[in-house]
Amino acid sequence: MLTAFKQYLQRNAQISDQQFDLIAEGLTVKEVPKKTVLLFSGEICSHVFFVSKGLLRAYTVDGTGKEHIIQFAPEDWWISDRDSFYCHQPSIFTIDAIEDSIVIYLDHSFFEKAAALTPEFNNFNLKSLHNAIRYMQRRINLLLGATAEERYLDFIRLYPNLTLRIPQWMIASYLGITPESLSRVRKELAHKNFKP
Amino acid sequence: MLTAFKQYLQRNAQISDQQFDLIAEGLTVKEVPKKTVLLFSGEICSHVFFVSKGLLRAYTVDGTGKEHIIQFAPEDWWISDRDSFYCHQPSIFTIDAIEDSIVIYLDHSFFEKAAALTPEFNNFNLKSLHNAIRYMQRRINLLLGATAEERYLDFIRLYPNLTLRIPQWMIASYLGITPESLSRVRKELAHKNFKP
DNA sequence: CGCGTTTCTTACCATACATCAATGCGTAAC
DNA sequence: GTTACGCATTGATGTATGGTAAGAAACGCG
Repeated sequence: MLTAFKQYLQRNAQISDQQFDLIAEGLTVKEVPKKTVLLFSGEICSHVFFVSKGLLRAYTVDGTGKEHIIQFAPEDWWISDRDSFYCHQPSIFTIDAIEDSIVIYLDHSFFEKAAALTPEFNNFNLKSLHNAIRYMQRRINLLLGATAEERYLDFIRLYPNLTLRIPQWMIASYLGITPESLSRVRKELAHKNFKP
Repeated sequence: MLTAFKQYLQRNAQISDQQFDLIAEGLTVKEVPKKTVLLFSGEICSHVFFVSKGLLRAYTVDGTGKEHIIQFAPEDWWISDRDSFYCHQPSIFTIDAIEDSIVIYLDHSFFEKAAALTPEFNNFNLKSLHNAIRYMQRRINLLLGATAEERYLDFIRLYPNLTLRIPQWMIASYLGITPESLSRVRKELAHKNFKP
């Protein structure tokens, strides 16, 4: 069950087999069927989730009941409410499974242990955070100035393999538009004979 | 010139006087008059800037020539294009001074030295990154769902003391709306006798 | 398979915000 | 002091996207 996670760490954090065995001791791995909620908004988030297989999402619900998808997490991605996890605030996100998934639950003790055992892990962790920031800056930039069509095209470019796995209304929510608008955008693109 | 930075590190990273002296050796501090550009888009960003006094901003320019402000950085804030700094990509941001400012230029060697000399600095650095992420998630969430008025109110709540220092058209750019729209939003709020 | 539920599409109209243009105001330059 | 420029405001008009409602298609489940 842990092999995907092991390979991921070896590829990205230069962690040896022995190091991994030390770090991985006591980890929780769960099979989560589609629609399972891993974190309810309002809870304190006590885990960072690593997606070994499947697809998760994090979203907020605004005052009018509308969902806004903050992040998708397919295989080899992390997902969490870092605000809640690190600052022990009640979470504003809900995290659930879009597909049947296999998820590794990482708690604070894991990160402490990993940091203490291997300095490589620290560097890797820093790099991950920088990546998260890069990725969010790109998204903010798009939300500030790009049209619905531009945002959709950027999404396809960035996540070509997710486009088919995620229902359209979720993509619309991620882009900050309504499902109807996305449908119209797609029609327009088809009309200009755009090849996905 | 470095006292603001020193106090900041002592407050936030539990760094002692001696540790600071070690870390701070060789740092560059510059006075940057209003409108000075610290980083041109297209350049590789080789510094993280710490604002000791004054006010900086980072912005992108889109295809139609419009500016989109990504971040403001008043006293005691960091600003940089982290993508460019860490991944040695050409920067997509321009960083310039909104007010006459005093800025500390921190390069890679500073971060390496600081991390090696004091483990506290590492933790502090991690915490800073988490803060950046929190703050960006909040912004994404607003951009996804909130109206111009809601975004403006959130801005005022989050940066009460910046509202007066930043020209309105820049606030509009930060919120992702036109200066005209912001003017109308403010008029509306005044009409509902809103107290800023 | 058949039935219900969810998702996608399409049409019509509503609205928030953008765009364009004109005016006024304050500050800096000369 | 006068001129000039940047910034804020306001009004008229345009456009992208939202809201609602309906039907079609796809999916899930007994």
